[in-house]
Amino acid sequence: MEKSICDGKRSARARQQREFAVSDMRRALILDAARAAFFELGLEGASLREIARRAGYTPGALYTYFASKEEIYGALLAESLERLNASVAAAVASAESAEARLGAGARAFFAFYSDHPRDLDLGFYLFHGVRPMGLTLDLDARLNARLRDALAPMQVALEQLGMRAPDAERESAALFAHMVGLLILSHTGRIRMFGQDPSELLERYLAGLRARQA
Amino acid sequence: MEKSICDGKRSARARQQREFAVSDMRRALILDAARAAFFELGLEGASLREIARRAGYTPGALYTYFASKEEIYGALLAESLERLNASVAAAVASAESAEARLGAGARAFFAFYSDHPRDLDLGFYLFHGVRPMGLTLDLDARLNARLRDALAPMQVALEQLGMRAPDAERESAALFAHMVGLLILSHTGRIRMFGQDPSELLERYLAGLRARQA
Amino acid sequence: MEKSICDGKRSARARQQREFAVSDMRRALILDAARAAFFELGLEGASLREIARRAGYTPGALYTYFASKEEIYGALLAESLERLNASVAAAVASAESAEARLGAGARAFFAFYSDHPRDLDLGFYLFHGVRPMGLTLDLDARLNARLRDALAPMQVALEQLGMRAPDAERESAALFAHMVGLLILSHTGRIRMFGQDPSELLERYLAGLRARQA
Amino acid sequence: MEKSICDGKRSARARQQREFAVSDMRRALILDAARAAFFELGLEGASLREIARRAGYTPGALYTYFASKEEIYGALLAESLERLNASVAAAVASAESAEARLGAGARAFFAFYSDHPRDLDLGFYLFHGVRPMGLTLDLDARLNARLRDALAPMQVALEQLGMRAPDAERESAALFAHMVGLLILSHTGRIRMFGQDPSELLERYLAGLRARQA
DNA sequence: CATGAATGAGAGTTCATTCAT
DNA sequence: GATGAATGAACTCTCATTCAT
Repeated sequence: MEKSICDGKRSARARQQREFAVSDMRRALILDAARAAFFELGLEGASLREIARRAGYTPGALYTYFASKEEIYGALLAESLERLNASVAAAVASAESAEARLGAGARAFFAFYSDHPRDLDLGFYLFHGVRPMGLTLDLDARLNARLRDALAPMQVALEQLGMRAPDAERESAALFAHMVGLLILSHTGRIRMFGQDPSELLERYLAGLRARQA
Repeated sequence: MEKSICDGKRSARARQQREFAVSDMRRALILDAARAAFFELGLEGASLREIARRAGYTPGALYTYFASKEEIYGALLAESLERLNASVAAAVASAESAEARLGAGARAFFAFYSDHPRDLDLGFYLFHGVRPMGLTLDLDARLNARLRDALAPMQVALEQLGMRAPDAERESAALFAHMVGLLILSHTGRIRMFGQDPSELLERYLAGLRARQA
Repeated sequence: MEKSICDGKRSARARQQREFAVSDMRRALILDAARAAFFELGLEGASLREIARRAGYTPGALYTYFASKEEIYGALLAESLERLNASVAAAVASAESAEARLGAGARAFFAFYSDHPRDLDLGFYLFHGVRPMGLTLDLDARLNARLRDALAPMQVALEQLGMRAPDAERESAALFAHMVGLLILSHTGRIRMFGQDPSELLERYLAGLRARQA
Repeated sequence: MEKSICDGKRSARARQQREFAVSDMRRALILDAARAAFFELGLEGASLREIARRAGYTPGALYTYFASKEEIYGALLAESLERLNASVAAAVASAESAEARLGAGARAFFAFYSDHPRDLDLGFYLFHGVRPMGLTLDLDARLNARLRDALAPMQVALEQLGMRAPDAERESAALFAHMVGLLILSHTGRIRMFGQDPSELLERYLAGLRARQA
């Protein structure tokens, strides 16, 4: 009897794990559908119905996996930030000097959003407004942390180049702002009205940063 | 007799002018309502119904003054850009050197959007996407031109400081981008995570620009 | 004094006549606009606004000349029936025998609606339903009378061909029905599904009518 | 065990069938409401809101069952054509000679629309214009086919009476047109102005057809 | 005579979400 | 876990008509 109970427990735990895995997979499938919908149709076109349709579910079924549409977008943004981090980390890893890491990291960050403007939209959709809309404070904090993580390599590189910590933090914030400004202007087509190339402007900013640093 | 005819003409003209004025005032009232709705409720909450309600009209009545909801937003943005231009122009006018004008203009631009973040939202709403949504090409071109106008004083100041025209254009575009980046990060609360003060970052950027210039 | 009063009266009457004429002209102008709108856009597209726009008026102004939109359509139909009568009468007039008049009249009637299907729509729009919608009984009666007038030549021809009055009336009603059926089926594209040519079917009906008559 | 699994399957299937049946019933209920609204208020009055109201639904709920208002009308017409076919088929089935079948079919067709003039309206609403409005081409083709089906018995009867196929097709098209003309004139009250009885005119047309055939 | 403004009703449609089954 | 049904509120926009001026 004991054995069978024990077996029962073990198999119950296994089943539970299996179910978690299955659940996670389905969550991932839904997120894939959401991302595809969002990338193709933008924020307005990617309705819950459309996401459900693409995921092969009825709208109601999604509520088993996500509490709301906003939560789906939150998960999407989380995953987008993971990709961003991976991209920046990879770029930094293959650079050999601190100076190279600064440039490589910044360029990777910039390219990530420049190549996938929808990820930019996604970030702004959820980060919009003074108080984050539809995100739990907890999730918001985690997303913020991941965003900082993506920028950390540049801050570290600046310190390695001899900058003091507060200065490095300030400069990396300024670099962040500059990149975001360029991306936004590029994405909304406003930079063309100055006849400028966003990438070149980034290079110039980096050059100025190096000069200031020396 | 001649006099009375003349009076008739004059009064007809006067009436017409009065009617134009009244009509313009009512347009302005609707825009006020739209702006208020938009400022309080954001873009999603500022429905035509809500705007009409605040303006004391039935929804259909707005179509006497505006052809569509987008046109209302277009008018709102146009007027926002006028205020921006006025603000920048006033700041520049009271500065005495080219260097002072550069700083004053940039600070005025920055402060305008920093103090009225909804004007920032408004701009991005309508400028969003590669092709402007729902705006006639003509209006879009005019709005773009007014945005350039607001930035022109800084470009001129840079030239007066000895920069060649293409360089001045590039630098003013970079300044624009930097300001936009700072504003966005500030508006979405992302800059606080670096413990930075946006205004100070702007000052530092301007200082760097002056240094580069010298 | 007497003279001047008399003059006054005369000129008043003249003025009144002039005003009637002017008013009629403007009515006609509005009807032209209405007809054009209706022919181009169909019944659904020809809104009062659209008609007013084409006539160079504001919507409210039309109510000086017509009590309602329906009345405009009523006037349009009246005028359409005049053209129909003229067309049939002309065809009949240039035929020399009773038999020729029967055929010519029928063909003219048929061609009128076949060539201008919107006139057909117009008729059905207003004649629709058991009780005529939006037409005063008086106007309805007058329109009915004009429709009968358009068919009268065929009835007369049948009598001239030796048919007794009640028979001629019956046959002309049947001819009327047959033509209307062919026109409707032709206009709605339903006759093509039988691979038939409406005109040929009319000719066959007329041939049968002549045979029956002989 | 096997049995219980089997039962599970069976009950699942049974549930699905039940749900299909329930869904179909509700669709039918909505169609009933639509038909009633349409019959009472005509095409203009039978708005989606009104249909929903009568069916006891909110407007949005109807979109669970129909993709658009036009689809509702399409379904209404489809069902109307089924009733027409049934009516004609029943009449033809109980006739013993080809001649009887011709008359019975035509009379049933005529009576169907004569007794239910709204079915006539319905047909014209959706068949209106050269290209059917809002109907998928596929549905339009199917509706057309069903209309032809309803007329086929008469065409067959004509062939059985010795007419060659092309002649039978032409004559049945002409008969169709004649009936439609009579129905329209009867429905719009225009035939009364000739003091004729539509049914009697149909009988005469059929008599002529028989005579021509012999 | 004509305007410009406004009404008020209503159009079809979409949405995120809920919930019994 | 998933469905299908349904909610209820909202959406932008159009309409014929009225009326003070």
